[in-house]
Amino acid sequence: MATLADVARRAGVSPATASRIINGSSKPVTEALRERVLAAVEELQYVPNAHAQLLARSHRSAVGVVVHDVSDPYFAEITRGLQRVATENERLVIICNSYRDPEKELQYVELLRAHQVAAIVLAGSGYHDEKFTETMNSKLRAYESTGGRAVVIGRHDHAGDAVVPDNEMGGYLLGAELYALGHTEIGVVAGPKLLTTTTDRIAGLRRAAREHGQKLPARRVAYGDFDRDGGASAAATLLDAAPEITAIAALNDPMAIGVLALLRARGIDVPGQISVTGFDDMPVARDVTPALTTVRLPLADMGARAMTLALQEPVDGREPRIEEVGAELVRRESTGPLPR
Amino acid sequence: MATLADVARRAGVSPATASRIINGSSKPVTEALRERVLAAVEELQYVPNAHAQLLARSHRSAVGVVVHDVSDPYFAEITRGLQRVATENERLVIICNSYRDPEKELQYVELLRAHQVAAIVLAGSGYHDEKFTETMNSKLRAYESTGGRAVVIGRHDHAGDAVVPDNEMGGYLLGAELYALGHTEIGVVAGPKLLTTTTDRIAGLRRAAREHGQKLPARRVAYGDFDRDGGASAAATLLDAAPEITAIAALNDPMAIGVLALLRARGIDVPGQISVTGFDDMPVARDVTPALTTVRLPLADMGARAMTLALQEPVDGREPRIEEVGAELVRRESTGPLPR
DNA sequence: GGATTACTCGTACGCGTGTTCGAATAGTGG
DNA sequence: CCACTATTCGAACACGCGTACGAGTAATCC
Repeated sequence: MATLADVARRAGVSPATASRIINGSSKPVTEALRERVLAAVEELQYVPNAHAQLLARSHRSAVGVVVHDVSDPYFAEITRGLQRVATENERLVIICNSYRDPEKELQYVELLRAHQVAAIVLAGSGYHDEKFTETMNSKLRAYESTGGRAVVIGRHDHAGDAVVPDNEMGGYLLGAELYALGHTEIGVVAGPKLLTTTTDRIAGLRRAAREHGQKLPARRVAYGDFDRDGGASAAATLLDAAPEITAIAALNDPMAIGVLALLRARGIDVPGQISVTGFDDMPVARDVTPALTTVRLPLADMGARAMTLALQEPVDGREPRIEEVGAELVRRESTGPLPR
Repeated sequence: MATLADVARRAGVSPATASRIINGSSKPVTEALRERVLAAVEELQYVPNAHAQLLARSHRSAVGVVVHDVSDPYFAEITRGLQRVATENERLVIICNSYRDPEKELQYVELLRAHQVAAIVLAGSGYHDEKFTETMNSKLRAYESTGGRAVVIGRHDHAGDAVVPDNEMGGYLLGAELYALGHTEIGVVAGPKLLTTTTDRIAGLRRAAREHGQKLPARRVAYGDFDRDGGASAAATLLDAAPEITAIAALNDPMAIGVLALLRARGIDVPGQISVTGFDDMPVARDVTPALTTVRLPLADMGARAMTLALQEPVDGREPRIEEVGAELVRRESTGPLPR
């Protein structure tokens, strides 16, 4: 691998001069030397060693992002927003998938810190795990105390900057819609119990239930993975355990699509016999049949705002900035009035 | 930021000893010292500087990946496979989105090289751009000549290791299916003209046409972006230019979904009046209505195989390894016999 | 008891680059 | 022709860490 010294030798100059030319330093350099050096760079296909550069000028440029799974459309959308702002600021983004493994999440934070990233963005739900939360918090604090910036998306347990979607309100909107349509026996197809996203969304559904004089017994909540297959199997469980239900609220869109697939397989009409709702308003939600009634979260925008926060200079003693992001009901064809 | 020297000072040992303990060196260290050092690490929340580490032991660990857009399900799926194998080998993956900008693609290759990655995986279609291809090739050669590993997914212009999906065969399968159903006037909703993926898939369709004594005039090919909206607008163009068509072959699933949306909006029944096919068999293809007839590419598997190739030690003088990946027709409800 | 060995630990250097500081050269005015 | 300044360039060091080598000490054997 060609090194700066190689380039300098070949151009017959000192490494210092070569460095100045390559990095466009403010120091002046003669045109003749500049050409010689650039020619040498081209011939040797020289690329400066980024590690040596970052070591030399302790200048943090990259930004780290930890998501559950970037191939999950939910995180893909958030990542899109993160990337956009990062690119605008000429930052490289390092993406790490935790696959919802808290242990791996901690490891990645250390790894990103080791890579001297300027900021760390943690995207995804929090965990109901006191010990993990504590450990993660202390790691982020330590990172911030050395000048790093930490921003979380959608978890409320970190006492720093955050972009928080109103999951509770989203759940409430869906619940209110279903109760308004006359449904009283509502089933929930939920994501992993351990995630705060799951419990927050259920909490919203419960609040809607209370306001309409209804209840949401645990028997009518089935848990599964936050994907299509998880939705299908949870729906199967739910139909067996509570066959009286006339509506199913799935806690994200992929799960809702799984629910639709299962109902179709069982010959149950949607929304004729059972209404179905999703959550997040993924692009797909428009294209399934029936098109999903769901709640929209501005995911790409959330990512963009998180990255914007992350790239702002830290201000000592400033209150942590918390950006609340609203949820918005999107009515489509998968919900209908209570069948008689 | 705490440094190794800080830890050593606090533990009352030399930096060398601290390094040995932290990295689990084979050299023996007394238990008492080990505890003192680990305690210091904990107290100072010390994380070794990855750049300094990588500079010191010129050991390349990370792997770089350049895709068009990771939030595109096509690349999300490939990335999933890449990540899986990388994680199994304890490698960090750096993902870069080129957004189909050749210039950015070159920049990212340099950036990854600068970061001393052990391998670079270029995923995505090639471009019909002689100059770009040449430049990229010389960059990859230079990288490989210094011990780096380069693997491309789906472009045939790089003379190195590659995982190549049989796009031409996929196009052929779809064309053969449509002609077998009796269609003769087939329209194509194609991706960007500049991409080899687009032209390869069209080539397959053309071969099928020839074998059935038909032609595929340029008038019946509409180009657009490789996404839902591109599909919808290309379909609109196509319907205006060639209203006689009874089948539309979209060159990827998102475009096909856009086609379906447009046909639905215009009240045209699928497959009653017009048959539609997709390409790639994204998970969504099952869930739209009607479910898409398409061609399956084992995307995650392609990613996994590419990463496996990338992590293999380079062998001098070995023939470049080219893994061909087959395409498989998936019949669903969006295609039917020619309406009379 | 002395010498040899085994075992630990510390000192010093190299990784590739950015940057400071001083030296050398050219240029200009008197 | 000399002196002074402006302008460039190079030598040397710092960045944080891994590690070869050597020094120091305790243990063992004769």
